[in-house]
Amino acid sequence: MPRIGMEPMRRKALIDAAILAIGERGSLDVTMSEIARRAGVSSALAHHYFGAKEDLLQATMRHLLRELGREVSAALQNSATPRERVAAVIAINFSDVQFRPETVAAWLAFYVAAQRSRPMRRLLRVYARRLHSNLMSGLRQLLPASEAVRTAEGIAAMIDGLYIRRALKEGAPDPASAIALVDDYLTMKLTAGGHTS
Amino acid sequence: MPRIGMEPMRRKALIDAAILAIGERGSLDVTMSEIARRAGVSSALAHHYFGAKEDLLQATMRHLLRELGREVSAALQNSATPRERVAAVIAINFSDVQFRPETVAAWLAFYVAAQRSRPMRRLLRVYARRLHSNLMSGLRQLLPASEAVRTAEGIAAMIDGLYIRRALKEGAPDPASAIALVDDYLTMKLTAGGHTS
DNA sequence: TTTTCTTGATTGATCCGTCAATCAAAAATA
DNA sequence: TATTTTTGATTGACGGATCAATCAAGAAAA
Repeated sequence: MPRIGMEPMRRKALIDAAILAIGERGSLDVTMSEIARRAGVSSALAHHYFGAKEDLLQATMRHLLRELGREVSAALQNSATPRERVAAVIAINFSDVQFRPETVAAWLAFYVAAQRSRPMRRLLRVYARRLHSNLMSGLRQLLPASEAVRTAEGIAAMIDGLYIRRALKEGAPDPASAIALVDDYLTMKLTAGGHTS
Repeated sequence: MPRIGMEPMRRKALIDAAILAIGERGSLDVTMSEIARRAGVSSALAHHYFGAKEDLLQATMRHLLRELGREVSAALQNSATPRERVAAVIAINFSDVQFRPETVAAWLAFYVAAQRSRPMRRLLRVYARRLHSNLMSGLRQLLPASEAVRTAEGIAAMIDGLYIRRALKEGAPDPASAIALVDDYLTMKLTAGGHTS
């Protein structure tokens, strides 16, 4: 049957299944069997392709990171002014793909798991650095250096906070109003002109 | 030795031990034995006093909520103006007690676990509602209604986001600069006067 | 003695990771 | 082309470890 390698397909199916399972359960303690079942294969096969469970989870994280990175890159190309670039980076974090409940729940679960897993912590740091530098690339030209850094931190914190609320699905902000909230912060920072005592 | 009932002491010791254990591990999947060991008793005794593990975890959450509530109440009494009240509510979330790494990590873990436990979700909603109404009690008098709500949401999101960053201990903001970041947001909101398009 | 407090031992369930075995396609060989 | 060999894909079953929860019984206090 394997005219071509099954491996890429299986890996993708398993990673997608992992996101789904983690997102639904809202935690990383889904069983390998559950993930494999969703992907339509046996748990043994999941181990065959990924090794330990931790490896599958890390691969899943990397997949999410890549997806996010791609979206950001695409959005940045359509942005001319610095201000547009900052707004684009913000908006991507609430895009249909990124702000899906399963994706958000998976991110939150990864944040928690990162406290015990050095590789996961490393991956999250990559994400944080990338977000920061993406924001700074626009902010640097709009604000004095120290205010730019501060604003990037504020924006990042707000985004993370809105993710938590989304994960809890209670006062769940819809993407549009979430973007508006962060954009509003940005606007104020820019009109204030960076002279906060 | 037990002149008085042991129960209150044991319960408190077990809850404290749970916070410590959860905080260190950064997740709720600490074993009952581990918690009991830290409290200096057997795991059977933990079950004797709390029933199931879930019950101990819920009691631990309620304990954290009560602690936070007490601190907020105390702070609000020393605050005269509406603006001071808002600032006090913000500051409490970054107080020495609340912003301890173990406490922060425990909160984050509870956020994740809440997705599977209805009682925990309920407790978190209590927390969110209380924070919102505490913020609103001051903001209502400083901003038009809709802007007040918006500002409360922004502040809450920022606080949660800063908690995540603290839990990851990476770009870990110290309490002072965390407060400054949120206060800065508040200041801008107030001086902007609530006429954002 | 009766009640409160405490534990060691045990059980039943869950789950990860491994292994031997199967099957079908492809490659090599005759 | 027909036959044999190799290889990738896949699984069921299982060992081993962990853990929540229970229970019966022992110490301590009232």
